[in-house]
Amino acid sequence: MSRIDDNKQQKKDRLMDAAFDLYTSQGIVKTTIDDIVKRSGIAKGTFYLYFKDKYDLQEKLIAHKSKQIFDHALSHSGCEELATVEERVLALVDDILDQLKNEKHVLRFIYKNLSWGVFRRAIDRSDTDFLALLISAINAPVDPKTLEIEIYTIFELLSSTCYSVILDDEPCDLDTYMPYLHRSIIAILRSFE
Amino acid sequence: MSRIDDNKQQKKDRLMDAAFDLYTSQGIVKTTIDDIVKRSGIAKGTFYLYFKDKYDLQEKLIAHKSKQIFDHALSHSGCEELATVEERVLALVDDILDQLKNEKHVLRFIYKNLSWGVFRRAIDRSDTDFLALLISAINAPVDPKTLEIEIYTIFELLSSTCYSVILDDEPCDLDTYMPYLHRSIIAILRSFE
Amino acid sequence: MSRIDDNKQQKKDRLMDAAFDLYTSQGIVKTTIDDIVKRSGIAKGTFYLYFKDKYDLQEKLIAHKSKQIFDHALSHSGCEELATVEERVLALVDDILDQLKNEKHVLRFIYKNLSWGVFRRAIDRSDTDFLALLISAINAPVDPKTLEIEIYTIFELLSSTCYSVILDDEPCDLDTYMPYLHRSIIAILRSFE
Amino acid sequence: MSRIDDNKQQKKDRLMDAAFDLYTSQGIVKTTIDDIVKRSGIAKGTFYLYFKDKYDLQEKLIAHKSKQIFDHALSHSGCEELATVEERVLALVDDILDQLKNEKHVLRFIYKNLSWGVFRRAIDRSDTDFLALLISAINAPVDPKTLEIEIYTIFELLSSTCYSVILDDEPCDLDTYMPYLHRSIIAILRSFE
DNA sequence: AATGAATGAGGGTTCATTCAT
DNA sequence: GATGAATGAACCCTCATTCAT
Repeated sequence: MSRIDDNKQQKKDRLMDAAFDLYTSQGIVKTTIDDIVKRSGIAKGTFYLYFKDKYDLQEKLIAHKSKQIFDHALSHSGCEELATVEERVLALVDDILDQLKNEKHVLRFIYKNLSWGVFRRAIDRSDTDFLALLISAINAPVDPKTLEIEIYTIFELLSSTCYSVILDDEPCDLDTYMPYLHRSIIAILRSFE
Repeated sequence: MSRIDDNKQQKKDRLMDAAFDLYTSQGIVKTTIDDIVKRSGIAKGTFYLYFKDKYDLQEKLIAHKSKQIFDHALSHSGCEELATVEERVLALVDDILDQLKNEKHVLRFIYKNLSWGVFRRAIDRSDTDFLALLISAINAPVDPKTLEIEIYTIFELLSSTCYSVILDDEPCDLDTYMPYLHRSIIAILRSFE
Repeated sequence: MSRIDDNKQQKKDRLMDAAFDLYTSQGIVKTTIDDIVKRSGIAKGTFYLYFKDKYDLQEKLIAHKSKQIFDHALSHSGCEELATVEERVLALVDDILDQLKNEKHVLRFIYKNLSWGVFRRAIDRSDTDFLALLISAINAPVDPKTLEIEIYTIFELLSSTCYSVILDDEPCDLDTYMPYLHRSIIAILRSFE
Repeated sequence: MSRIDDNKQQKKDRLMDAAFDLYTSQGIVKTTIDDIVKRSGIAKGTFYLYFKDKYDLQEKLIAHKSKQIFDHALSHSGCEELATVEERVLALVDDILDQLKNEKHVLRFIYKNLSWGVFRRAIDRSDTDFLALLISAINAPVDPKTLEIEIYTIFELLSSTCYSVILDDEPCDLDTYMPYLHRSIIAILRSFE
């Protein structure tokens, strides 16, 4: 039983890996299911055992990759040991920026497809509630609903501005932009107090 | 001559209008050139006299619609008569929000496809330099490059946050979000001083 | 042993029942083996233990359902107690019409697929020889070969005319058609004397 | 214009001819659209300009071929010069039998798919009303509705019985069956008087 | 005997593009 | 310039069949 289930999960993973490579290198529109199964070495019919179509796979990939990024930020930013809310938020932001800077294809893939709704849905279906983790990580003395709005505002600013900056150096490069971004985030944080 | 040129422009417009309706109602991926020519009542071969393919038409539509929005904001927000930078920026922001709130399909169409780069390119090719107009409309006492970064930050925050808020009421509805957005923008403005 | 055989027969029956429902509701062309095994709750591989393909199953179903109809007519029409050949034939005809009228899906399923050849083959393979039973039930004083032709003529007329009449009320409804059919059958019977 | 329309009709005809050959030689289920376009030397996409799918083409073919048969019978049976109703009907019947005997593939193709409803629909859409022609050709002194039922009965008997007889010599060959059929038809005709 | 995941050939359908009119 | 019938490569998806468990 476990052997069969392992095999199934492995097939799914191989399809997702192959699709991610193709989506990020040539775009989803130009990627065909044939491309995906050929690259993963899996039969075409098998694709349809696990995904409805290439957009279904895309949604699952977006949720998966987003989760990884927040997961990494929460566990590697060292935010837990920091004293102030501002320090903790900036630590998270910097970790995320660092990941995206080094994996531009992930940024390009996720950003245009990630909305708060998709993110919330991904969170809801996952075993760990990242929003709750984020809220507790930030640990600000405000009510949860306001905190969600605050987080929303900051992370939308972060993801939308870093897109052009990291990928196109527009309107300036990341190093130039960082101080402005930090100051803007701190300003937003203080405006919520 | 002018009569012929008019006729040509009219054909182009009809194709763009039809395409916009289809792109916003069923998405660009599911829209075919056949759909577009059928809806506009123009022969299929004619499409290729004006556009390379449906993505070419899309780019032109995005630039066109974005221009309209900024155009409207600059001329209808009354920002010119306002005294402070903050007032002028908020007037522009409110006018844009108002337009997007009332034309959700425009928001859905533009947002996912609009990056600062595309916007800059659209501006560069257009007869009026909106960035210059914006800069002069805001009329803040800082150097142009910093002002561009400031505008970039604010308008990315504006467009990215209003997407989920207007279209999905996530994480809250627009009326609830407005005060937070105003305060965040003012905070960013002040952080740039 | 009998327990195992029972189990096998039960599986076969469940497959046939499921197939009949699907064949009659959506047609055989659109019915897949997957549909059949899913509906019957039996594994796909098991299908091939009992049937070569869906057409093999179809043939077996046609023979089975046709047999049931003649079986019912012979045992429920009361033809055995009737005095004349004409009365006995009409009793059989009326019983068959009654069954088909109440089970239109059976009519639709059988008719298009039933030819005298298929019927003869079904009879030959079955344990009871319905043609012999029919002949003895009708009990007309003519030689067997002529009687078979007579039966053939009458039952082809019956089945082909009742198809449109029962399923589409074309060219008229069954109640209107019955007197004409009775008179035609009696006329044919007398023409064979 | 006429040149283009001619070309269109010719394409449609070539597709129908190729399909008829394939349907009658290997059956409709085993015939693919690819087979049809390959045999007719027409591009695959063109098929879909004229037919929805292979079953749509089949329906059109059945109507077409049925029309041809009745058309031939009406114009070649010489029924118009005959004195009695019985003679005229038998002349039509014999002409039809003669055609079907010599074109078994037409019989096999048409019979299982032809119902009175399909035939009526084909008639309704055609420019000539064959039913009216038949009725006037038979020219019996009864009211039209009854005459339609009479015609229906006789032609259903004809088509259903001749199927097994011509194609399989079941329950006997055509020469043997003819006298029985003639007598049955005359008997039915008289039963309607 | 029974299972059902995996296969991949094969069929249906679409649709961007061309080109004769 | 404008047309729209024709094209056929390309893609999606199905589903009968197999076979390791």
